[in-house]
Amino acid sequence: MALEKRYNHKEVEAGKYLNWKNKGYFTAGDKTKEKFSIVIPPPNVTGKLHIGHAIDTTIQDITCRYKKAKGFDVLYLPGCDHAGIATQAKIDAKLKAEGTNRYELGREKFLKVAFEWKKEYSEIIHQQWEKMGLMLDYTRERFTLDEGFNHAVYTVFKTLYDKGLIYRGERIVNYDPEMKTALSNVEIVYKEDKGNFFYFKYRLKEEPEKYLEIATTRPETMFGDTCVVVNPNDERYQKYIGKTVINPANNQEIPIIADEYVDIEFGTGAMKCTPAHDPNDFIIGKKNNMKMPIIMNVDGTMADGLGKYSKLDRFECRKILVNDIKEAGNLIKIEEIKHQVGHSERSDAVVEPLLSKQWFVKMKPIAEEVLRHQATDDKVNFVPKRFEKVLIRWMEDCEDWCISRQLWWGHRIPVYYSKTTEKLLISDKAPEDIENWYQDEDVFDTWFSSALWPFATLGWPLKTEDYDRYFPTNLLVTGYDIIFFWVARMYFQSLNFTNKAPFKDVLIHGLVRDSKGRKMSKSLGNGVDPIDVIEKYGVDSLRYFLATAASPGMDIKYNEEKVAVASNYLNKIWNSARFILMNLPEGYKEGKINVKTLNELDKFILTKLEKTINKVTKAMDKYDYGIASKILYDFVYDDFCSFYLEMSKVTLNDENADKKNTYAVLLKVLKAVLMMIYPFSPFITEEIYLQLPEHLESIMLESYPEYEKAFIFNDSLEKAEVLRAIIETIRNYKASNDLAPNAEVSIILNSKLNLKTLEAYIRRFAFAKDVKFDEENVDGCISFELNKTTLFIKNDIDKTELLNKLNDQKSKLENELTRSERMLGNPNFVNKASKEKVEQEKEKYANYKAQYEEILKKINNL
RNA sequence: GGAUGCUUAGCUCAGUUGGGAGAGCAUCGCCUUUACACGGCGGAGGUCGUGGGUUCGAGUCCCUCAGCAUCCACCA
Repeated sequence: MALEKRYNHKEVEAGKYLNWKNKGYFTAGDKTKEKFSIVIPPPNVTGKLHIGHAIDTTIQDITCRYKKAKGFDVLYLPGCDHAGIATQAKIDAKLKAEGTNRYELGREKFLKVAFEWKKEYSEIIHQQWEKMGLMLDYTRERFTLDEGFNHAVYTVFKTLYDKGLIYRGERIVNYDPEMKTALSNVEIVYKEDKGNFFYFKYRLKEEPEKYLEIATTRPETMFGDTCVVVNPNDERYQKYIGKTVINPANNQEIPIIADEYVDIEFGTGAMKCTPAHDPNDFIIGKKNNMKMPIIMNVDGTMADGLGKYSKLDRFECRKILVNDIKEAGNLIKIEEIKHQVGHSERSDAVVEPLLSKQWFVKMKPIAEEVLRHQATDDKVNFVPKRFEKVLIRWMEDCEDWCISRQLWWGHRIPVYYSKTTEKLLISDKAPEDIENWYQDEDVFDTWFSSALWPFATLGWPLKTEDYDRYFPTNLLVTGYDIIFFWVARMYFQSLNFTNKAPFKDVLIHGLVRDSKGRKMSKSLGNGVDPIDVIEKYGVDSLRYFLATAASPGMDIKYNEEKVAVASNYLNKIWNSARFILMNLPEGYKEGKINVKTLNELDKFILTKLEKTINKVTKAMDKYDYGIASKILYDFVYDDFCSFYLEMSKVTLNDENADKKNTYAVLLKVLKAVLMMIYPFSPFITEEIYLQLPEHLESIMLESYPEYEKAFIFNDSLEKAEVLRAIIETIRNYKASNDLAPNAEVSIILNSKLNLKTLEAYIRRFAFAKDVKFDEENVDGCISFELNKTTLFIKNDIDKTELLNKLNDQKSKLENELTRSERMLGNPNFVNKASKEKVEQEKEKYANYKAQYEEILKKINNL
């Protein structure tokens, strides 16, 4: 006896993954089969994986294992992302803790540290993939900074530049003063902060007693004011247009100009314009050809030339400046407000809009191409569908993408500037006369390289076998939170460079939240470590939970109870296998099912099994893993364990019975159940599979069960369902009459079906000492109407209780009859509903009517 | 301000084209039946957020309102 009473996840999981990996089961390449390819969303090498990765990779792995079992050549391609800003933030913090920083170290040494860091965390990530059981093809593993990838990034940059889709320009960008780098729009997180609205007097130069009231939330930028702007249609201010005011921050004279951009209704209707420090002001400044003084350094301190304010931190400067203006009598009031303030996603620093020279991707033509493609039949199919709108909306109004970052960890921008002329050179190698050039100091935005992931990992721009075979990929699985970060960018880069969408389907899943529905975060300390869950319940249970706890695209709340439920379910399967294996004779060899000699119950379970296979397969093909698992769950508990296994004991315990078919059926059903649960929970199923009398080297080589019409026996199904109803009715009768479950009863069965073949089952499970068929004398019996069958139970209960029961049934039937009469009496229903429906209803009615009359008779008899 | 989603049993959530409301947990009763007491058997519990509409028929389709959540844009 190999299986223990309770399945032990640690023993079951031990050693299996390495065995699979070493045997090469994860390696794609069988060209006789149709391919199915999927790339892992490369995790950042910043730390260990969290439960978000766990749900993402679980869904991917379920899909891959299912497809492999269905006969596909599956490629599940692994890899990591260098994650420029995220990783550099961590390394910077580490250096700081060691009392140094990247500038002290210098670029070369910093990169050495960074690569060591990458090595360390990539090892952790590998261990976690192993724990999760992912069938990743490690022979094809990639990293976004490996050599081939660098070449891909270079090729993309050069090509886009040559096409005029990349340009270098001075624009307002979102600047992170902590990381000292530019950011793209999507790397900003807006949070509601308390702030102040400061109202100042901008006095007229000619008439200092008069002033314009100007409000700002960022007074420190006033050093960069170049004018005051009012709407030309604003009657209050028309007379001031063209006059000069004094900037209360630095007493400079600045003009009042008119621009329709200003909203008359908003605030005081007059605004200061600081073109180098605000995106809207920048537009006005550019339109009016203004100077654009930069008054802040990239680290958030005030620029030189501002007297005592220079070198002050921006927030410190704000305080002092406001106080100084107040003392000069130019502060009107301070209003407390709540407003949304942009923070850097990585460093959490308040983002500063800053004029600077950066590289940009021109988004408009690119976005249009995506929108055009998405309107064709080749479009990317989003599951659930509604997430397509998220992509489209973003594509419709996206701004140019700032791709340069003032960081060191990443792909260095392959541009050399001439020291003497305006010329620039794009090359992935240093020019021979390097003394005349200097290289761009910046690196690319991480997403600039991750956008190439689905094709660069397969060898592009080289013409490789893998690229030809596995691109475009079939599926991308990811959370809705990174649709625009990543999905959109892969889409347009792929269209640009391969003329194809990078994937056929995109399966979007939700976020895993804590048990109260809050986002998991470090600051709340409410994160769930998947490794802890695996330790306690096993990875099979965790995977089952993650894949089935929600419908597609919906967030799930982490619920330990449900993980435990999954574990109990797996234990149920474990024990059903144990039961079957312990009943097989010594040295049993798998036999064939002889359809001619199958008994009714065998036919029943085979029929149910085939129907289940059919439904489960359909759901799996639609990535409806919640539905697929639910169908299987119901089959396993209700049909297989609670009913068929119990019934099979009749045959198994009968010394004279021919058990060949039952053995074969038990094994067939068990194997099919194992295969259907296997993609969700591969370890326990492998363990059981290898105990079967006949098996391949691993469940990973086994095929998914196919629907076989030859095993559909609807007659037996009907009879078995009646049998189930008989047993349930008798049990129910006993329970509601305070009879022990094993109290013996005598019954009579009058049926249009031939139930005699089921007598043994009835005797055993209803504890019926006396079973008679088709008896006319039913005196003293209570009757129950079942499908085509009347069940009579010899009643020993006193009459009043019996009468109550009969009256109960009578009123239920009366309700049914009125309902049915109303329907059938409704000409609309009779004429418009489908014929089948009407027929069904008529049949029901006749049935109810007959039952009703029976009951009336009995009540009268009493 | 714009968009999307959610509202179903005490709790957490399923419910695939409209054809008599489901699961798990919790709860109540019974059961030492040799696969499983992390089990088995049986029960109780819902006017499917509000108000309308379409339909013979609506948890399911359309409109209204309310509450909650998320995303986007946020304005000096």
